[in-house]
Amino acid sequence: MADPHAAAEPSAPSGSPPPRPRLRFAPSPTGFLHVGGARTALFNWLYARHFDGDFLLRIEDTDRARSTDEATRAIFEGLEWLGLSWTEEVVYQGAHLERHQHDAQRLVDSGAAYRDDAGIIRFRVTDHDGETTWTDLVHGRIAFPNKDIEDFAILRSDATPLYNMAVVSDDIAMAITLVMRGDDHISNTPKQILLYRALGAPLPTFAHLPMIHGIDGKKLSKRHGATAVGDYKELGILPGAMVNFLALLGWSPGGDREIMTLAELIGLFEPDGLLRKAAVFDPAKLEWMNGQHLSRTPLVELLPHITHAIVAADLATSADLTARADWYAALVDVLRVRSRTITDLVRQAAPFFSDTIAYDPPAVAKAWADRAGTSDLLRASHAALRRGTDWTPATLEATLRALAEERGIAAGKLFQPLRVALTGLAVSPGIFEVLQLLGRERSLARIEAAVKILSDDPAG
RNA sequence: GGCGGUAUCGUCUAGGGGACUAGGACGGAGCCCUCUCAAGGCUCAAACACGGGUUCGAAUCCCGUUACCGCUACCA
Repeated sequence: MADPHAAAEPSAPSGSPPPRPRLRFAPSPTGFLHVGGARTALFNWLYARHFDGDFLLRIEDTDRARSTDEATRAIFEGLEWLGLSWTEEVVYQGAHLERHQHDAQRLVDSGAAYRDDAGIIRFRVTDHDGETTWTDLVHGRIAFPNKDIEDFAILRSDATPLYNMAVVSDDIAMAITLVMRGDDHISNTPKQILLYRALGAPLPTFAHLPMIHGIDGKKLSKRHGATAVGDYKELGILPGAMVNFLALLGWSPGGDREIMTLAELIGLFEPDGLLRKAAVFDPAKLEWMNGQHLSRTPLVELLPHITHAIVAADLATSADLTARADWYAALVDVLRVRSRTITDLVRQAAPFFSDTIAYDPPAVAKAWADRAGTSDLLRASHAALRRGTDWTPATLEATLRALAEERGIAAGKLFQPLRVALTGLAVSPGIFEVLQLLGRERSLARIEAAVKILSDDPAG
């Protein structure tokens, strides 16, 4: 995972090594890890990894009324699932109340803040003719006239800190050098800059990321269906695909790169590629991308995810799968190219695990329309197949094609009824692969079972 | 309302003054491949919000308008 570009980084002035960047993701634990939050976390993480810095996690739980331990756990799980590991211990904002108060008091002591009539400590905005500016990493220069910034509250009358105070105090304490967050915080930034200055702390660099919207162009909400990263895990999305998809929402490596692994993302991630426009979250494209990852991810890397789902679906135990590792790998290999989600793949895998299969009515109606003829054809197939010496795709194909020719019918006219007999479905991998994966015994048994069904009820 | 931000196909985006007849991808339509379904290949429809500048030349730079979003809390 070494970064080949690091040495060529132009931002590194000759002689002095660039300072190690420190970034943080600071969600408030009031709900599950949202895709927007996940994207913010991802960009922070990617930046830290690309520039060999640190990625820290801070839980902003100062809104005790809305914060829950369950949400905090969900955030950890979401980040872990995505593979976004943090360094150092998690910082809980609520545990630093005293420092927040102390910093606020320093401001009062220096005259930079005062207690108002209602007992609130407010920051005093001075220099009303001037402006507060910064060079945003994604937007460039942003300026706010000071006259438009009101004296804002930093400590409530009960002495608990407000957002801007707590964030600045924490970011200074954590020595954060780059604050990368959603652009809904742009308006908070001038206030925070004023706080840094009054506290005598060096300013971090700011980077404001665009929002992620729902398919209707509005702010992403539950109305749009799945919005938590955990939802996508349940839906059978691979973490690698999720990360790849999220990375392309608000960032572009330039050119036509689309499918990328986490490692490639780290190597390619540069703030220059950060976009300013809000992006719409399109689940359809995520599914397509997941299909691409299912097909391209090395099998050994993919298998654990599939195994988990197969076991959860009660199709097999993990011991079963280990015992038939080669067979299992071959099965997943033929199924993955025609699946878009893990759920999808597991559904298609079902006929290969159970002793009995469910016959899909439409498939039966279509492929077995002529029940007597089909029964006859399946009987002949069974006989031909049973006579065969080995059970390899090549031999199987030769046998079946010869039978079709002998009967004077197109191969497909034989394969499709057979497919329904073997899987119960109108759709499956190639018929010879199905035969092989099912194995000789089970295949012959299924054909017999189909023949029995057809002759027991010739009318259907 | 004030302040701030944003504006390329339906969606994600490439583009950073001439290489633009604006490229790729998802989705859509069609064709090919083919035992079904996928995957894959090919083709088609589809965009520079509007108006002014600057310039020999603007999707690219500047200004305005419009639209959308955010902030404007003793929320974060």
